[in-house]
Amino acid sequence: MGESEGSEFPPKKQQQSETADFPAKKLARQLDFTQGVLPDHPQSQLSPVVVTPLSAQCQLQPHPQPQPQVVSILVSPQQQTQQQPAVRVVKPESPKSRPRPNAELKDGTPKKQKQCNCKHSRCLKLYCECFASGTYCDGCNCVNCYNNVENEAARREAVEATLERNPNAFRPKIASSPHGARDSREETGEGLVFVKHNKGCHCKKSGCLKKYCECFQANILCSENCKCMDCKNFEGSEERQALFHGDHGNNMAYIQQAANAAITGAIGSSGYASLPVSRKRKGQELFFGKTVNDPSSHRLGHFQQASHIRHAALSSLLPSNPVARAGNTTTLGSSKITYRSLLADIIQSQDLKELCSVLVVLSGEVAKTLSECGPFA
DNA sequence: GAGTTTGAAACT
DNA sequence: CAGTTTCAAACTC
Repeated sequence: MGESEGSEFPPKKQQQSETADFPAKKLARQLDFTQGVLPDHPQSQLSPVVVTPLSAQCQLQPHPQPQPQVVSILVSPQQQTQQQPAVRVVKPESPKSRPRPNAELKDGTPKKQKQCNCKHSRCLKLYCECFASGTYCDGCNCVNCYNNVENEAARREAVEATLERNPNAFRPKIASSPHGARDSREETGEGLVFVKHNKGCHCKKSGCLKKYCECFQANILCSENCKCMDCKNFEGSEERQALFHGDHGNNMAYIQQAANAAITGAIGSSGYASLPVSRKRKGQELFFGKTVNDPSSHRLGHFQQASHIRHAALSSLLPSNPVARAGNTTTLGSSKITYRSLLADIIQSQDLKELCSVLVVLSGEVAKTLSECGPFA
């Protein structure tokens, strides 16, 4: 389309001298750096960092934050009263808050805060990991960065614009399920946290087994929220287990190779975009007499998957649970692989008891913390 | 390190 | 809301 310079770009951006070298295109919802409040909320008296009836430990830390991150973002009073009484966003280890490989030591130990490499977004869009996570850029490799204290006004505008598009933009994508809705689980070194992606992913080609997939990146299973195609990121998935199970568990090269093999094989055998669900779930859908292209079938598949996830997640806590194995071997059909919990070789019954105790205590602590920080669900 | 692929975000 | 474009991370070579 014709992107004649100057015509569609609001002249008001001239206020910021650094914008001179910013690509004068796109950004149809261009930020107005000259104003401090949203037009929609002229009454809002927003301070640069609005925060939130939060307790002391919930204060904004521009950079860096320990995890869980505590992020404050701008919201209008209207939004505050509507659905986000507390603007604070406690991020679990969301995909975009985890240190990337280049931010780690060779042994995988996180060394420093993630650093973005934005070039065209001024770090004022959700493309920017720093901005998305509610933090200022600090030591990043970005170009023409506005996500810093010096450009707080612009940043504030961007936050408002982003919130205008999506009031949940700065809320954690990966949410735990504190009310018992255990749709997935995050396998951490410390234990299991039942979480799922709020919006769900929309992956098409990655099989949800690469870090392109936000669910996979967050180390969680895809859920009924996802609209992904040919998903292999579900409990009991052969391909997924190939990534995490066995002696190759720490071999990233093997993991990636296995993922590629799984993805390539899936595409090669069933064709790209053939099925929105995996072979396992295809079998389930056939069992239910649903057609693949039926959108409701897709949803059903995910719903069934989610149900399976819940079952399997709980089953995984019981390494020798015969139901878990029988169920999976059945659904896997002709597969020679017998499903075993990923933790089967790790957790002993005594460990399980201890784990349950820890979880009980932890849930109490979480509930306490949530009550202190205010509701944000 | 350059180029490609991928999918979320932004935009139309 | 669906389709397209933009963007930056992930990935490959």
